[in-house]
Amino acid sequence: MNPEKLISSKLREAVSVLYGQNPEESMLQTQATRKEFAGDITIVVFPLLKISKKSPEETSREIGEFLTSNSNEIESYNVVKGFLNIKLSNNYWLDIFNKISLSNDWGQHPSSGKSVMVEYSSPNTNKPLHLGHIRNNLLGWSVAKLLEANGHKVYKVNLVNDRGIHICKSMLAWQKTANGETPASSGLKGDHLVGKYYVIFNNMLKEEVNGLIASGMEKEEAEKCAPLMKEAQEMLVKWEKGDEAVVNLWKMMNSWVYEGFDETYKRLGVDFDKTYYESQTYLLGKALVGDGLKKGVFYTKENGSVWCDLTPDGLDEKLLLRSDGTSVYMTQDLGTAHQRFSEYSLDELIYVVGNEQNYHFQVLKHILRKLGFGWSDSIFHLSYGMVELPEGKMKSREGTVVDADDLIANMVDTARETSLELGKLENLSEEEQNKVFEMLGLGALKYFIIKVDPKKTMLFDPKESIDFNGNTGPFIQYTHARIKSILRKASELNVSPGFSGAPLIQKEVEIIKLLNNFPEKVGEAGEAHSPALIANYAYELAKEFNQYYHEVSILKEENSMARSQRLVLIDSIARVLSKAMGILGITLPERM
RNA sequence: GGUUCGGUAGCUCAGUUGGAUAGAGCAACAGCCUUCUAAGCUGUGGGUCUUGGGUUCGAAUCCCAACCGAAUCACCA
Repeated sequence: MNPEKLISSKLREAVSVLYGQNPEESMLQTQATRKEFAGDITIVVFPLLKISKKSPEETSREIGEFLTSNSNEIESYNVVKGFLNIKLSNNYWLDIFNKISLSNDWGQHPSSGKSVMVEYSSPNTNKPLHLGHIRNNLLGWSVAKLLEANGHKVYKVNLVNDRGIHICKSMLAWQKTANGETPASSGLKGDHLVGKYYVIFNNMLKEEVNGLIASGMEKEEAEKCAPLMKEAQEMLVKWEKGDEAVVNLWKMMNSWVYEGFDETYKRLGVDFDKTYYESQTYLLGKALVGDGLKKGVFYTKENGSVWCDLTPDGLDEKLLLRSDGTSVYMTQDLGTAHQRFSEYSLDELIYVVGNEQNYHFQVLKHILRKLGFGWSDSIFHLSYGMVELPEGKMKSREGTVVDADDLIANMVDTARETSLELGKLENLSEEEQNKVFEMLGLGALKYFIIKVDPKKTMLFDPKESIDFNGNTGPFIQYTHARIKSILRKASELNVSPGFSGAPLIQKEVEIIKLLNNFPEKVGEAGEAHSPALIANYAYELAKEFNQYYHEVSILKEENSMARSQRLVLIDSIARVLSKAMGILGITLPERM
């Protein structure tokens, strides 16, 4: 039984026996005892004073006495001001330790019967992925893992924005300047190649616009009627009409991008159960608009455009159909949400999308509710903050965008250099070494990004790069490798792990408490949709191990019972670390 | 102006339903490798938790106001 719950129920009993009154739930306050005090669980007695009508110290003593003499799990108590610290017995912790060590997937919750869909990544197909996408992908993937650990059935989906003016821009520039260049002919990754032409388009456009401004035109006007811009718009119209040449070019260039994306996704370790393409979903939602008009939820303006009035909800009016009858982003999202809830029986639909779209999702939920969909409250926008550079936001125009592939490659290189400097992995083959470098580089990157609370804007300094010491992925990976190394040596020495019931030292109790908290932590993190909680938990556990490692000998311990039991303990630590890091998508090496 | 979110050590970040003396890492300084891996451990210094009120036994945490910062409020996506 969870120690806090145990103490809480014992406390209820104590209060009713001692003071003849049943306390309210809110009066029974327990918490983990702070490290600087002796004890395991602390009862806050202040709320009980109304019932006891005695001083905090006196009340604490009475309850403490009652508890120690009436339950064998409780060994002793001490009182500090209004805090009653309870120490649980060695056997109690041994029981818990045993249960953890016997579980083969500690932290995994049983099936909840619920299904959740997580939409994440959602890239545009006109340029390669950058640091912002990395945050999105890592968050999305690990939230999905986290929900799985909570026993939910999870569908990971991607909604690719494969149509629109931005793609036509790349296409047009390619047509004009590429001389048939392909990923194969240039050796460039497909998404980078297409991105290159997007940049070329913008440069050409800029020149045109500057020319027009020089000849006396206003800037805004020039941007609108620059011939290149017109040409791109014409191309979009042709695409919508299904013009064969344009559609073929579009297909070809998009296929290059997908090859590029797949490579990046694979290296990042993220994947999807289903990919939606906007070219196939952008017309969804029009039918819903019709329904809304019938129900009087929407209204039509003189020019024929359709709107939803959200001013009573403190928001603005929202456009749903243009005057020419075409749909907008919101229309599509209404449609896709409706489609998903019809196709799957979802208990929750999570959108991992940057905080620049907070307003969009607020509106989306409002409109769905107005349309009478009960599931509108089951939509959750997992909003995350931007990644900023020391000089401010990333701006593609100023070339300050941190490219995803470059960053990953850099991290892996740094991992290689650092490892070689430290003289690690010398006994491994080159192939095995490379595997570990990959694990470490990505581990550092992933941990760095995931450990930060999603909703906060985070800072990334490329010069200082990402650390490999301290509260980092590699530190946890190192801890795991260390444990595995001990276990390997133990087996070479024919020392086998075994639960022996040997007395626990303080540090061991602390570790067992942490391990015991893991499933609860997983639940908490799941509810908060925050893998960051798991990251910080894993760090704490790894740190505890490292302290333990320096405090006691494991293989050199002479008492064989204690020795075998310590092996069980560190093995449990390794397994929990592995489970926790698995949720974050970080693999742990056997050696490093 | 409206809406949403943030403000904690020099820097990057934790901080459970309100609890005891607010914690890590980096950076700085001082120790620890003949030992199960030093990507580690130990110690020192570093704080008006943006500010001002309120709620109460008790506030970084809850409420109100102000200040600073971010995002957003398109017939873009």
